[in-house]
Amino acid sequence: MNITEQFKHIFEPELLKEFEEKLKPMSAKEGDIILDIGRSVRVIPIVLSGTLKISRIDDEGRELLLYYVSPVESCAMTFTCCMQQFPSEVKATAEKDVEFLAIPISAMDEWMMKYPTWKSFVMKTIRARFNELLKSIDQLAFQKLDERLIYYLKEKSKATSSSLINLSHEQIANEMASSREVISRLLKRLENDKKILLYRNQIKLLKDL
Amino acid sequence: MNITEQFKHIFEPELLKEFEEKLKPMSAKEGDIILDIGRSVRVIPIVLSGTLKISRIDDEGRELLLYYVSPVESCAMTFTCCMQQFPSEVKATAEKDVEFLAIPISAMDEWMMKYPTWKSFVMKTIRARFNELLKSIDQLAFQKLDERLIYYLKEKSKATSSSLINLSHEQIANEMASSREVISRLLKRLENDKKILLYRNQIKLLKDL
DNA sequence: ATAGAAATGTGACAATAGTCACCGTGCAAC
DNA sequence: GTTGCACGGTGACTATTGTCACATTTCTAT
Repeated sequence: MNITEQFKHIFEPELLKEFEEKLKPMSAKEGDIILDIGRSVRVIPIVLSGTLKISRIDDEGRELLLYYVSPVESCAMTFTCCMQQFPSEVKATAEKDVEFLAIPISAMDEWMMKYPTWKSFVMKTIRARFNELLKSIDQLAFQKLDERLIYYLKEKSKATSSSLINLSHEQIANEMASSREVISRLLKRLENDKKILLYRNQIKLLKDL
Repeated sequence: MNITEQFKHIFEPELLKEFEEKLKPMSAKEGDIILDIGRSVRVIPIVLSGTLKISRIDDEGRELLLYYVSPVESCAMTFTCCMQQFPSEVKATAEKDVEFLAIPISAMDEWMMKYPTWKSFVMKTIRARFNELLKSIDQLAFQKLDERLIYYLKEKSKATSSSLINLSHEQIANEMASSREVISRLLKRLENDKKILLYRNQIKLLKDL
């Protein structure tokens, strides 16, 4: 399949042509770090397949998952960092093996003025990510850990398009900036409430979660 | 003083001219709600004097302060909402009496393609607000309430350019989505530690806060 | 000056979340 | 098989935050 095929209903033909000329397809394996906090942003990724996980790390190394970047999406924060040559404030990891197009800074900037569909894509992406951050803030400020855990499981399920989540309790605790024992207990309670089923390294979400 | 005077080192002359022609100066009194969650965004404000407070409200009415918009700044989230005719996700309140320029949607959109300094301003604003949201997330995810309170006091002090904060404990608790008694106790502890001085409806920040 | 309202102080207790210690289970490599 | 290890379960304890009840202080309006 042509690489730009999946974008043909989003962008105008001339822009697609530029895609062909200027964009480098790249790939990364599950777990690979695409971009780390403090590193300068050299290219902007548009995901073709797989998923990127965007997270925030504090100075003691604790992590908090922010959101996922799915196919045909991009990460808003790289746009703005990139265009002004600022270091990244977030970490991007390949959640599953991922293929993406790398957009050079120069093109990004030029296209904003030239192609309305590109400008619109950028603005749409920025809006979407703002809303994701606001949802994170809502969760942290207003919800207890059990509600946050449910939200986390649902988002993970969406990102992987599966009701099976292949993670240890420890990994979940890390992505939520909590601790393993607490998460284990809350998961147990969800299982007792018939909302999920627990296996080793795997959680099955039931329909009434 | 000419209204566009304070922008003359940021924007090119032709854009300033458009400012004169198309922008309506507006004002609001302390406490006025400029924009509420769910309401559609009709204009984008650029603050001339005073301060806007941007906050998030949950479904039970609890509030969380996100950041302030100071003179010569704007609110990134209105940009993206505005350009796509989406309802606002945040509430904007006049923190102090405020004057601002209202930018119509049409102009906003057109200028992005036409004036590099405007595009740059928009991108800079978006980046700044992303970072503010990330700081909020850091606070909520990684810091205890006492640290958050210190951060809150410092930000408030910056926003008002004063080491005197004229707020009741109750108001602070509200903006932090916490409760009055807890905030009172933590403030008391800060006073004992010689970090602040407490008065009725007023807090004086000391230099070693 | 005094009453009433708003703001603050405080003790006691509950709920939530984090930590420590230790155990058992199941999986994988040999 | 059995050994070793990652994973998960659990009790006991601590820390943090929230809640309730009520006392005290300070300001304001009359």
